[in-house]
Amino acid sequence: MFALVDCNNFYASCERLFRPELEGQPIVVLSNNDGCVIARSNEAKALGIPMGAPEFKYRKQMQAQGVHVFSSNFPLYGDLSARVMSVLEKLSPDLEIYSIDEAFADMRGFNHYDLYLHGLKVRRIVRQWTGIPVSIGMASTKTLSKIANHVAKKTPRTNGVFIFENQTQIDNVLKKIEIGDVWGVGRKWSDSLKNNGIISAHDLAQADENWIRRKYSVVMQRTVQELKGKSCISIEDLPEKKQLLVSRSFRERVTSFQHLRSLLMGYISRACEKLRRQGSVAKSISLFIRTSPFSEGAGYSNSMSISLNQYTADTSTLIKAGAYALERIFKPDYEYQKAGIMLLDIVPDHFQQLCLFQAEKYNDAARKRMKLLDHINAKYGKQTLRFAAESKKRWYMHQDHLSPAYTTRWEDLLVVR
DNA sequence: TCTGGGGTCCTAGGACCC
DNA sequence: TCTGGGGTCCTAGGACCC
Repeated sequence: MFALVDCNNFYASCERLFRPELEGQPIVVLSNNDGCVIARSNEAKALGIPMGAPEFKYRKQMQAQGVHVFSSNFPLYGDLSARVMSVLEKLSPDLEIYSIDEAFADMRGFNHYDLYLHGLKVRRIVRQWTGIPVSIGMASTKTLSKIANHVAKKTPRTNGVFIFENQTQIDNVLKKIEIGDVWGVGRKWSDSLKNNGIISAHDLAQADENWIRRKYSVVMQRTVQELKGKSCISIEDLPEKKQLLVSRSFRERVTSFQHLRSLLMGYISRACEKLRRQGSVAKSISLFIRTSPFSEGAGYSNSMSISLNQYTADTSTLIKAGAYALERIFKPDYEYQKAGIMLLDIVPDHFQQLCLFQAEKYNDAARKRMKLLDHINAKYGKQTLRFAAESKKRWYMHQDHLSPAYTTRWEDLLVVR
């Protein structure tokens, strides 16, 4: 038995937690740059604001309807997520944190429990200890537990906990679930499946597995098996990250090479900090730049990867490689809208394969420099010490509706009177 | 004027090997 | 006129997730 615990409208709930007067009010949270809607409270959903809606297209409507708009505040969401997960870890021993607002739990060993009552208890404790409302779905496979969770969210009389008990019940629910709402079926596949007469989750569960495998992939075949109740996807330990991406859309279009370069070098610096914090090293870097896909006329998009001859977490080495790549792919006279860098071929520092002609891991002096750099920036604030190649402001973003970092900055702590 | 950021997995096809 | 069979490794691109 698997349980899926999912926070309800997570980002919106986080914002509401510190603004209790917004209980029952419509709330939306915007993506970086205040670009589009990435989270909505139930009230906002009811007003017909779609997921992914560009902010500028809905500004008037949202103002007229009194929607409370927030810029995304990831330090806040990350911290509250960690609190929720730590409570869940106490309640369910085998937990897989699947995303910022979801976790799967292996419920084997809970056979002598009343699972429904246990679910209610977990829900109550998480709410009481963190203030975040969650829903819980349970079933014999991960894919079905996703669907059970959906039922728990949509059906008030479940009290936020729903468990698939028998096949008749599963069949009845699957018939009502649209194919596109099944975990693992995105828009492309959903369109294609519909053309082949597969409309509901139940249709997919009945489909011929071999045909699915041939026409789509082994991934979709697994989804079919999971819908039938045969578990193919197990609880996983948190795997090491294999790639690390830092990218941003720009607030204003960037045209100059110097400017683009200084921004990208800042991204590299940021990525290297993350890499060192997780105790890893990387051996290749990829860099991309592009114009807006929405603007008319000829656009330009290009990327380049560079392989290093040894693993490293040294910012200056990677900045050099990144700068080289940018010189190759930069074309003048374009208005760049987005750029980013990716570190690839990442392994734990203690696990790296050395080069035949290289006696030791990456340069001792560089290692010490990075340690010092991280130490100073941790103590005196971000970018106290930075590379000359990176811009002082790493990215300039629109964040016109940002809430305080209530739980991660001393200055933003709530004051109780 | 304005449309996010950060990931994973699988497959096809090319380059290469004997 | 006729040109094998069996493999590995890597990369780009496409699908998916939240």
